[in-house]
Amino acid sequence: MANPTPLHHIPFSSPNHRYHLRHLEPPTLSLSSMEQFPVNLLASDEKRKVLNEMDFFAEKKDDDELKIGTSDEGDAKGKELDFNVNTGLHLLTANTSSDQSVVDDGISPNSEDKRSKTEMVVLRAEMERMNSENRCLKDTLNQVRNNYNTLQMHLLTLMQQQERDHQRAHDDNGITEEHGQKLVDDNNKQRKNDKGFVLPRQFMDLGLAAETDEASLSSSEGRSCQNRSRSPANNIDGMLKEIGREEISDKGSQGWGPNKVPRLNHSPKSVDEAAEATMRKARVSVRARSEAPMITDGCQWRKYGQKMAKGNPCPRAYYRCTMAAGCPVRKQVQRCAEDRTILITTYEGNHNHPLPPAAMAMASTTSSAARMLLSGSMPSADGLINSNFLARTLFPCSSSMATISASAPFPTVTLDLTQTPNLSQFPRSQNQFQIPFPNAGQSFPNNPAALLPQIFGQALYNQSKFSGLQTSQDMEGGHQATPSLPAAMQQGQQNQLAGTMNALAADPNFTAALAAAITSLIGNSHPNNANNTHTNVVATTTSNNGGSVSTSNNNSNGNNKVSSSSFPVN
DNA sequence: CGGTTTTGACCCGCGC
DNA sequence: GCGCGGGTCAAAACCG
Repeated sequence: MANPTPLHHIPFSSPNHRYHLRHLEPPTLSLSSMEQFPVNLLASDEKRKVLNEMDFFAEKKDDDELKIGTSDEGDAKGKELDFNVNTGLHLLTANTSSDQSVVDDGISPNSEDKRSKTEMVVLRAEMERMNSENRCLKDTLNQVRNNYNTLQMHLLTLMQQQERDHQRAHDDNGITEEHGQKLVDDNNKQRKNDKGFVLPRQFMDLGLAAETDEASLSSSEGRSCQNRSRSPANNIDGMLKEIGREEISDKGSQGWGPNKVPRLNHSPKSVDEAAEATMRKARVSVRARSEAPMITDGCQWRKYGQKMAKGNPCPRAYYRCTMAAGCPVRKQVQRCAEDRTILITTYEGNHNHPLPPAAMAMASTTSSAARMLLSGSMPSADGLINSNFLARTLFPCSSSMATISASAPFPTVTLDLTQTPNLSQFPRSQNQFQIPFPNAGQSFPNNPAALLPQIFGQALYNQSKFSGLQTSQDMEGGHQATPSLPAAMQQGQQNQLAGTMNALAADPNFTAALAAAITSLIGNSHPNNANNTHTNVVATTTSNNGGSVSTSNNNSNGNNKVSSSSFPVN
């Protein structure tokens, strides 16, 4: 006998059946989808009628079924059926309430009531359909995510293998092998590894997954800013646990270990390492005007100390990145003594973990800035040019000033974003690429500082235009302690940008030569940058000593816990 | 109860 | 060697 359920296909495949289906739908409800729609709007008489009609259409159903679902497998078919059932309800319910003919004009005294009921049912059906679609999308997303994770793990494994070989070449011990195991083995994560060599890991992409989670979470919670930054953090943390946090911890301790002595246990290597060590000392300081005690940079921070600094009545707070165990990134937050509305945030170190999209911009920017700074620290005219280049390229859309301080114990780049006439302009620009930065606008609509991440992101994006030079190396060493950048788009571009920046940084002369061209290109070549051409960024080089690049975003959140990397100030 | 903040103590580098 | 200042540690307090 024909199964009534398949009938629901009809409405979709053949508009002509619609009329009839309306009558048929009710039966469907009572017979096959009552579970989903406990509400039974039909009277017994109506049901009977419907049933009859249903039988009548059952034949058609069969026909349609043949057309549509004959080839379907059992399971697949079942799903489709369910789906259709819901939809069918939608169509049928239109007239369900009335056992009248479809032609019912609604003139009857009860028409209003019926209509409302009908609408309600329709809405429910629609909702159900949406849910169904949502489930499908979720499944797809999960699948994609799993695939991604699998690939990620595979990549890591390969990297580990490569590293192992490298280690062997340096007659190192076999600990790395252990790491390799860990990467693949989800269970053993806590094993201690004294000398674990840390491969630079790029989990930037995780941000995507993280973001999706964020989205779902944020929808249920008001404090989207915090949640957004948190959820990704959690994901990242989980990932790190699975992949071997010890490695990261080890690396992190290199720069910020309790002993303050960089532990470069693994083979002395390379210029890269030396550069990284230097990078750790380089700082990027960002001055932003903000009444809020915190700045959202997309990272999670934990305050580990506070001190009164000489010459400033405002205490200096010390924060440590807690998004991953052992993350070496730290930051200092202090209000400007002269103008307490100005928040000075100084970043130091590179993140050794994946960053949420919200934190990408800052991280990438500071990382690049640090590299640029360091590369430009050589005694020559290049220094000045590089500084200019740095400021102009990194923050083309802000009217900030970038300065390199010689007096600072560590080479420090200071980005002055306190003069932010462009901040308001930023979101407005039509041609400008709008980064859907989750934190800023929504959470701090009135706080220009909250837009900093967007600015950085924009700057980064601008940079990516030149990334013909892109190298995969950039984020390699981790993510500079910098706050955030928007979501999806951006991660890949950020990588490119980072690579570009690194490449440029590697060759000051080249940088100098490109500076002018790039500066102009930023605004002109990209449709999104049309408004950036007039950037007011000015860089002044007072010293060539490399420094740390720190960037900060002002958050209005006074809570450090705020995932979104709010920086509690004082 | 676990994570974060507070805060005094401690460590370290530097200049005298 | 001593003092100073910057930076960090870690126990206690706090908080959700």
